[in-house]
Amino acid sequence: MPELPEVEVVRAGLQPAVTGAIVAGVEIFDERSLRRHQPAAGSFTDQLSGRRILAAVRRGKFLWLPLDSGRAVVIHLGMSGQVLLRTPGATTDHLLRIRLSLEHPTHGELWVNFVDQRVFGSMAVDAMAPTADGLPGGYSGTVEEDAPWRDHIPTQVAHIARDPIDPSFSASAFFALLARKNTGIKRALLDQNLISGIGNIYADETLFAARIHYEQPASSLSHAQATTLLAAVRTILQRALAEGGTSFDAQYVNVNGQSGYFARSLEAYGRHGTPCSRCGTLIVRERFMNRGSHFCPQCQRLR
DNA sequence: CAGTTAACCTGTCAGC
DNA sequence: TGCTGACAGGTTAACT
Repeated sequence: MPELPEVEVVRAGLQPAVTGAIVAGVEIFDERSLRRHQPAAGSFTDQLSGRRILAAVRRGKFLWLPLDSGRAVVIHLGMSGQVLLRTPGATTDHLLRIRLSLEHPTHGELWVNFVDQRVFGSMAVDAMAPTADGLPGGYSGTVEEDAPWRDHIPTQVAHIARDPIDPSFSASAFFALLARKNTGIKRALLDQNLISGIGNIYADETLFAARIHYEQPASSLSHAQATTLLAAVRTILQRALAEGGTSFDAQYVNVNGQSGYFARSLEAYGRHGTPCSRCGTLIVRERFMNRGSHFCPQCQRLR
């Protein structure tokens, strides 16, 4: 489940189940899902076995579980990853790549199944480093202030920008980056080094809301346009999160395998050939960055 | 250097 | 009923 709202749905579902639990077992069914694990400090299984999970944290589309070893399990869902909580003994999920068996002091035994059709996602145990700004590494719900992992971030996530619903996100810094980007605004929105958490669906939705053409040069946006766009990003991500994320099929589900409801609220993504809700002009789909870009040719003019 | 493209993968669905 | 090609919500290495 790829974009910020879908990943946050997973994080929120994981947090109460895994916080305080001990990793009692690790089963690897497909080594490719460990592509991002650097074995120099030890194998994935060795780094994880017997460790206690302290929290569930997210920045953009990256998720991590800090461990009592000072390291963290980093999870990225890629295009098709799922994290499913199962009762031990449950029937094997199709396309299961990795399974963690947890022992929780009060909830008992639990399976955390990492399922991933396309294997673009991954799990890895990674070192933590202090954040560059000394602020919290990501969102972890309501957690004690002095936890040592709080102002740290996994090294493989350090280059990812803060996301727009992070209280520490700097709008002025983001506007300054946009102002010197010589590329289209959609490319900039999808660049996780500028702003994280936005993918193809929410890029199209927010540009539609802000009435900006996807190829409009990022540096050409007025301050007012950039402000409108960021406000749209925040509003739409929050609404999608409140509705449990966007699901077109059983691929994008929460930790219990349930779909979200935001798909019915989409105004542009996947709506090509249907009338724009504002002006009635047919929504167009164009090929862009090897994917689809959906927009209203009347409301979103290139200028 | 910044910007853009290719590669990594499997499953599903439309069209023949 | 196959077969083929298009398509899918992301990231990063390697191009230009």
